[in-house]
Amino acid sequence: MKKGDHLFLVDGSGYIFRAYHALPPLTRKSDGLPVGAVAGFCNMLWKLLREARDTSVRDTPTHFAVIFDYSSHTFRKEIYPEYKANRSAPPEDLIPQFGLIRQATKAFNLPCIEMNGYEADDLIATYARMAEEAGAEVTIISSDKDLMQLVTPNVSMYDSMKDKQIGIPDVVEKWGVPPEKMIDLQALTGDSTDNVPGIPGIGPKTAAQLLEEFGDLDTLLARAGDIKQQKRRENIIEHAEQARISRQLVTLKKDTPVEVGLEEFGLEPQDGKKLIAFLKAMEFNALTRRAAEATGVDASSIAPAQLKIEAVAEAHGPDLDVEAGDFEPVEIKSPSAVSPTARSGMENFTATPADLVKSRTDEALAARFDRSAYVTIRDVATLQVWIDEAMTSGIIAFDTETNSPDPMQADVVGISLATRPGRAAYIPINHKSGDGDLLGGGLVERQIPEQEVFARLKPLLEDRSVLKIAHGMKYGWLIMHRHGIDLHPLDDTMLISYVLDAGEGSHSMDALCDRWLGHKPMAYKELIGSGKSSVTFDKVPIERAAEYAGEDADVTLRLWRLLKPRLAADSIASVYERLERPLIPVLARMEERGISVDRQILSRLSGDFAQTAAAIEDDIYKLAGERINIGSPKQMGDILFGKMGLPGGTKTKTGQWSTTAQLLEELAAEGHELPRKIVDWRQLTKLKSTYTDALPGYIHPRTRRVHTSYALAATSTGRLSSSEPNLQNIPVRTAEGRKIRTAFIAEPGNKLISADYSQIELRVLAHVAEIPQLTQAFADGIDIHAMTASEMFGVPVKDMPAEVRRRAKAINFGIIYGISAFGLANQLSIPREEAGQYIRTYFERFPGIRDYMESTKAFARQYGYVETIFGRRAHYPEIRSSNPQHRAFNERAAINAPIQGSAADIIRRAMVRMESALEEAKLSARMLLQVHDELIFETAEAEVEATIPVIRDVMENAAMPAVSLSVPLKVDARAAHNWDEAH
DNA sequence: GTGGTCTCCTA
DNA sequence: GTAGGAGACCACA
Repeated sequence: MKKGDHLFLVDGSGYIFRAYHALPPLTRKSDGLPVGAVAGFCNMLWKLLREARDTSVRDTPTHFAVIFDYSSHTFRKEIYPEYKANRSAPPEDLIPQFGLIRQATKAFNLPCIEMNGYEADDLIATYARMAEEAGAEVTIISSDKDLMQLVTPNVSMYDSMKDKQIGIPDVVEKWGVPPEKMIDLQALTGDSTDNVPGIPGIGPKTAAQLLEEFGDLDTLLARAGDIKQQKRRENIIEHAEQARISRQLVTLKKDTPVEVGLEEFGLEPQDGKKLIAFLKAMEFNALTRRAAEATGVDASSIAPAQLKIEAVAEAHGPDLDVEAGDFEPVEIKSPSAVSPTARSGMENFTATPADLVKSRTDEALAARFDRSAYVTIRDVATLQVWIDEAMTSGIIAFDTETNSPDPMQADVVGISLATRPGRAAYIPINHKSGDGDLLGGGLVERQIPEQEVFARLKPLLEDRSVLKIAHGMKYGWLIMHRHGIDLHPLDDTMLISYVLDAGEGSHSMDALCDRWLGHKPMAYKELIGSGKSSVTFDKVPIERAAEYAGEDADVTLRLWRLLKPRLAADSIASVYERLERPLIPVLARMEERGISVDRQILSRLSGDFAQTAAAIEDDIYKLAGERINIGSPKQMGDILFGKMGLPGGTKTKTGQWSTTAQLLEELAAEGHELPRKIVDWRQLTKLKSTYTDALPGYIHPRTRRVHTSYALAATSTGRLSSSEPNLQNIPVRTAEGRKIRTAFIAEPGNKLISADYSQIELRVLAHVAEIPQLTQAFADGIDIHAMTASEMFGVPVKDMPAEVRRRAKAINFGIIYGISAFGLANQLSIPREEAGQYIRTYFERFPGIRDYMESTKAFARQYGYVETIFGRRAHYPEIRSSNPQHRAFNERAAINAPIQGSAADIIRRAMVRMESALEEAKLSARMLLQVHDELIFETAEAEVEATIPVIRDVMENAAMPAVSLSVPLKVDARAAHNWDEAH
């Protein structure tokens, strides 16, 4: 480097944080990867480099480098351990951008400089000095005041966001001192963001005034006694040493032993292919175009880069090795063979997981578990040490141990924590001595009182800068909420696993631990025993409980370290961020609210059902000629098809007579009396045992309401499931069954509102398969099954026979289910040949549907998964099975999953937005239940009219803005005192 | 007591 | 033909 050269030094790390907060959030269109800061960074580089070729602009670079922080562990920590100790974890949607910005730097063919143990600022200071000594000009691209001490006549700064040059006069104007006194000024004022102490009570104005008067810090400290203001004098004398340490901290190191010399920074020509490959991968279309124009490269001939998206040191602390992944541009041989979307580059994407994931997998498998190392916290002082540790690290995994799997009933027995792999603790709270009398024995000694534990934990668990991690967070959230704690922000390893691997097996902690960490954790059963001899967790000895619970927290933390980076690497972070994580508190509140169920109505119905069933029972014994067990399909089949010799009997796969309702109905239609009676008896006993007898047992003793439990990670498609009790299968089909719904009621003065999507799955099908007739029919609001019938059979929609419409309806459902001639024939009770003919006719009329089904199958075969319109994946690892039946089953499931799953995603989006929408409209409606395409609310009677339009609006627009559907969504909503009338 | 099978309730 | 949960029966331990 020589006189006349001009070195540009970009403060990359500073830029990331500033851009993140200053620029509007932006995500990659195809998958929601957050890229706002990356976009700002690329635009800035583009602008700086474009001007480099523009000779009319004076300040053009000849040399260029982008400088990054390497890790949070630097020599300043040795001087002052608290330095930057207050820094919180970066926001979740910033983390993947650290790595991306390094890759952007490489894509622009610029040196990417970082160095272990030093901050970016020290490298910048060193390079600026070297360049200035060589006679060159330097421009530092940053507006950070920490760098202003470097400004000289030859070194200036440039604020790229405000497009403002910062020279000596600008520093004086802003801070009241010249650049060379900035160090002393900062030593006096300190810096709260970096935890530099300074002197209390002295801000920039006072500091500038003092330096003006005394000249420099040393003189000031030496003559502090001369200061007139008493308080200020005392402060300066008392904190003089603190100011000296602060000066050491803010002084940038100009002699960093840099490994890369200035000669390496000479500006190289742009590598158009590499730059375009990166910009295309980011989906920065405007910039891609401009880059193509400027470099003369045909953008369509370059494949989007297959990026390794990594979180780096700023996000995870000093223990993680950092390397920004590099890539080589790939030219497309026949551009037409590649789909225009960014997903075209996926083939290798799934086959080469990010190095970070690889290294973390290796790390996880190599790690050992040592249960004896876990700490038992039995006093407040120790508890506070762990809380402080978590506050500092910004991350904590926890697990709650209770005496019941029902979070609405459970008492907390203990809480375990983990702050890093292998470092875990257990707080016993309510352990009881097991050998007590019938009352169960007293509280074990030396446990911190429950109230004290929660009071201490509350500030940590509610701190925005500390990420709380649990496996199955909804349970923990509910437990904490019952203790007045609003848990946030949070991560759930079960849901991360679910988003990554739905369809690839269990997401239980034990299974994931075995699969990913190669370790079988202590079994719960081993601890509490089984059957009669089992005990509740509060009877487990604290020593054993600590090992078990500590391990759970430890495992959770390790799984998080391993799985979380895969979200970005697999580019489905937005599914987790928008469809899973925000739903945790929403569902938890729904469960907590419960729904009112009228015990009297159910009890009366039980009596009615029992009476009718008993009468039928007598008839059956007479018809059968013996008192067999009607509830036993085995015995019933022997009577019907053996003893009585009825025709049409088929065997199940275990060789027993099949006695399904459908078969019995057919026999009944032929005039056989017994099958009819059996069907009626089964219906009544089913309603009685599953609903009217079982539901009252779920009424909570305190709330007097029924609280179901929703599973977020139970289905392969993205649907929720409901259990204990399952409120997603309350009868509706028959008049008898519907009576059960009248027992689900609103509180006095309130109404239930039921709002359900009309034909949402067929609408999704019309959208994804792009079927013009379907899209048009939905736009026009026509009866979709009648339209289908009309297209297929040539019958006019007006005065269509019910049977014709019924068949079309069955076919429409069949399509959604991945139709087969066998299944359709079964459904319609017609010959398989006839069903096959229907399907052929359907495909002739709607060829787009066959194309959709074929391409979905092909996609699933190639990648092993399919995707919803929001990017959720459902995996079908066995779709390549050599067993034709098995394979066909997987194909049908793969065809169904994008449709069912997209509908599930839509209602999830509606649910995530619903509470704030109601709140904004100042409405008090509470969301209680979800039944796949229906939401149930309870609200004050007076607000019903105002509430329905708000609910409808949120639901009908739930896909926007992520996806603009080609068909409108329609929601029907009604209010009534009970669920039957509201539906 | 546990687990598999059959049946039936929902979207 | 898709996705679930649950009760009853029954063979096995």
